[in-house]
Amino acid sequence: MVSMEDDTSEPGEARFVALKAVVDHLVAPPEEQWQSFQQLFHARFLKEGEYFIRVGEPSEYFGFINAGLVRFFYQTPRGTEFNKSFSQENQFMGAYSAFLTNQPARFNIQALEQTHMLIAKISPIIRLFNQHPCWEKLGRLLAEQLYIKKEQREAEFLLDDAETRYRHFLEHYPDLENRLAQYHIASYLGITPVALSRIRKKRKS
Amino acid sequence: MVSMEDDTSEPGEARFVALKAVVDHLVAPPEEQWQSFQQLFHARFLKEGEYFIRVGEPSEYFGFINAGLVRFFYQTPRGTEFNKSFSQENQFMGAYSAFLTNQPARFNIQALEQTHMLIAKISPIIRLFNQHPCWEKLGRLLAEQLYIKKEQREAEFLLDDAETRYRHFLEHYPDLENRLAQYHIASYLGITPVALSRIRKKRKS
DNA sequence: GAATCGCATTAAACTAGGTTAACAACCATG
DNA sequence: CATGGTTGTTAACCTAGTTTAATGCGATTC
Repeated sequence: MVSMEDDTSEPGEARFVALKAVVDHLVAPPEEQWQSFQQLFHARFLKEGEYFIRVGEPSEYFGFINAGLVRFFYQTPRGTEFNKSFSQENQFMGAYSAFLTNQPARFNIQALEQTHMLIAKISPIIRLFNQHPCWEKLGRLLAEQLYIKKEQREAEFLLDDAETRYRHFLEHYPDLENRLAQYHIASYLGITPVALSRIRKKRKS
Repeated sequence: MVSMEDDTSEPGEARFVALKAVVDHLVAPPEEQWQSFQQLFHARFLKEGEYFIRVGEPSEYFGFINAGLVRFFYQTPRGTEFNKSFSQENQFMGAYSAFLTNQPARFNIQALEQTHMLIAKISPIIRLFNQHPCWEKLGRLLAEQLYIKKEQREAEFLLDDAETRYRHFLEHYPDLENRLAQYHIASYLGITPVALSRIRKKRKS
């Protein structure tokens, strides 16, 4: 991963390498377009436990993770938390749907590890969409990816029991198993830590 | 709704009115672009119970519904069905994610009423994306809408019990309550008809 | 090295919803 | 009219997962 000690230095170097690689791979923007895109980003660092966005706040920024791990989670009125997803290195993240619908965020985003990001205001990014079709395409591809992931998850909730969902989680995110506390995994699966513990015990035998 | 008796007449009239209105509202294509878009569509009719796509088939076509109602549903290995969503008049429908991932469809699409549609092959539509940015934008907007809907549904499965999900369904789709059999609603909510019947009884008192 | 904190495990009692089956209401059809 | 097919309701029993609480245990802090 890119080293990120200094969050105030000028753009154009190490911290943009990963972002450029991802964007190039998706839409291959011409150089001058990349420049106007890159200009919109600046570095941001989150300590473990720190929030990127909280329920009820307007969704202004989104980000690209250079290093670290964040979780997205809902809260019930009684305070129970439900993890909705995780984002890690080389992934975009933000309350995109909240921005699109112009509503306050309905979930929190919180760093689970020290997290180094590049962030940008969403509205100037959206303005880029009209400036060159490659950005419109980037928007489309990201929305499609989000949709595919959600559809997958919907299928699992409808078709699979908790044990099967856990097995799929392990297959799909083998690295996350070790980076996440078990109660975070349980919450993602839609069950309690108690139930997950039972499932784990059953699987070992 | 548009009358649709004759499915073989030339394009350019009544049956394209609704589609044009929706597309104009979303992306306002220039006239010659609309022409090349419209050319890709032709009429298709589904009898009640007929399938638009089945699990395992490649996803070649998608459609726009002029009149009628279809359901999307998964099947468990043991044959139980789970409705994933419904589409009705003035909505697009198809196994879009299956097309994007180049995989066979993972769910069925079946008409619940006589359904009049305009359908087009997906691949020439995708080719249009590079021809004019308005189509890229249309793709983005539709993917965004799909995503927002799925995220909503994910939140409900995580946060709400079956009774609350039923209440939201009634608020959100008041018209569908009467057009759908109760076991289809139950299936959409992720519960059995028996459980839905219990909930309805409880609500009446 | 003792005390504390956060997390995983286990057990016991409980509950939402599933499963099965019987029955009633409502059609369509011959 | 009788008959059968389809849908909704109800009841009895079953099960996956919740809730609460106690126990253990490794990591930090004093």
